[in-house]
Amino acid sequence: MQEPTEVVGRNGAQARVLAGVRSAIIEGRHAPGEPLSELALAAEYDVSRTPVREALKQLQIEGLVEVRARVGTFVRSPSRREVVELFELKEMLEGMAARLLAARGPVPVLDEIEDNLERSGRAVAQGDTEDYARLVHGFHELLVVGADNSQLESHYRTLMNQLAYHRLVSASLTRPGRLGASLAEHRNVLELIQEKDGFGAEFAMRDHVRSSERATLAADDPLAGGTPLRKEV
Amino acid sequence: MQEPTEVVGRNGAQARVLAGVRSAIIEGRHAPGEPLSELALAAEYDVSRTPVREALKQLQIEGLVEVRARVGTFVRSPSRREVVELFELKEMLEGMAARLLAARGPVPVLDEIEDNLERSGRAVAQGDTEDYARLVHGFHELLVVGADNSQLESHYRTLMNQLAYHRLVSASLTRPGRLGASLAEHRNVLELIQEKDGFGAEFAMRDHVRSSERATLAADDPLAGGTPLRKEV
DNA sequence: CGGTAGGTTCTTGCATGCAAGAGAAGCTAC
DNA sequence: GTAGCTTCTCTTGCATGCAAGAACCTACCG
Repeated sequence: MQEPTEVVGRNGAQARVLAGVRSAIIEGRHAPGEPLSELALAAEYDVSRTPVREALKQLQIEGLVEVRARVGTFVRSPSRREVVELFELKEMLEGMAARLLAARGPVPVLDEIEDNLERSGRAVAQGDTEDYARLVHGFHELLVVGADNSQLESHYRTLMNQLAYHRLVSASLTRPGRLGASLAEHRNVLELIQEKDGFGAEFAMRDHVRSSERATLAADDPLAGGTPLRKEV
Repeated sequence: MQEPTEVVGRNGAQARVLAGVRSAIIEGRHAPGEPLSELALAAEYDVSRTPVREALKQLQIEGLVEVRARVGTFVRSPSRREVVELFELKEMLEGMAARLLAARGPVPVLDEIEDNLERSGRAVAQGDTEDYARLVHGFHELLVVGADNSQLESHYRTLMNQLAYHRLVSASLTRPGRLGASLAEHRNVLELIQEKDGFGAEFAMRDHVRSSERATLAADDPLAGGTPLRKEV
């Protein structure tokens, strides 16, 4: 997505490594449990161990890797329990976003959401699951950004990175009937926001997140009995 | 609070620096805006710059310090807007905690909360504001821990560190009548939890957080017209 | 053939040296 | 006296070297 020759302003090396490794983990190019040697990453990004260490430290705080002292650094995947906990948080944060957005009144982002839902309708009509998954991601993103609360946005992004959410969602959307139901829920949320019904929007959103969670966990469950999420596609 | 000679298991140096600097910032021993030289901290903790850098990096992610490349590292204090945003998040997270705790049914932590409220009652009767402030902190802590959601707990702690919350609360409790009202709200929340009324508990808690927030911001407002929170005591 | 002890190699944790840049202080010219 | 420029110092960013420890592999013994 980005030109590798792009010059990052201040701390170039560390930021470059951070972005690279993070996206590699989220997109599944590094499998859960896989060891990430500082030395190997340093060679890969053509920098010394120092910026690699700092990038890995940040990823550790974000919950994406686990550093065991004098043993190694490993790609971390949340346990089943953590996934449930993260979904519970996600429900609250997105509900909050819907409520805050409703309270803001008419703002341009509402038009973007409306446009998103129109395109989502076309994707559902054509049965284009992949395109719809992208649009779903966009819908939630617009909602959170539109809430205009940078702290919420920050915590939310950390959460979503841990969940590797888009991969989970893609799986859940393959379930028959889920597409249409999902779209109807989205439309309901937007309607309540436009009516400035903050609490209505919050709870509609929370219900939607719970439904989506159930579909996601159900889609994931039969395949893997134990802990492994983020299976290979 | 801790013996400085205590040996930390794995990465001793960094953990020691991290804990020391973080508590120093939260407790106000480092004023907002104050520069934190890596070299000076290294000398103070008798380590090299490396573990200091890693500790500061973590504090940067937590929002407690700001690192400007090739300029310096400074103690960060949230802007007024950020404080409002953080309170909005706090409201959701604590409401969530109350709901989750109610759903757990009778667990030992409920007895601890009951004990906390009894002692709070005595503190209010005696007008011991300082003791009550500690008990308030304990109440909220018990609630969040009792919710048994480690992700919630983690995000909540980050939040509270950024707010330097206990200092703000102490200020708000000096307002006449706030002590009694606060205690009554706490009792109401516990009652609803004991009745397993999850949503009732959630909203009682959210109301309580909003009241507390209003009292806090009101107590802080007249003193500082602009941005500075965390005034010296 | 199995188990144990030793060594070897890999890992991260920490210390240190160098370089680039920002900012302040002082000097010079007007 | 003041504005502008130069220089100097202090900061963090990055590279590298060393050390401690963990895990694995191997050889040896029962």
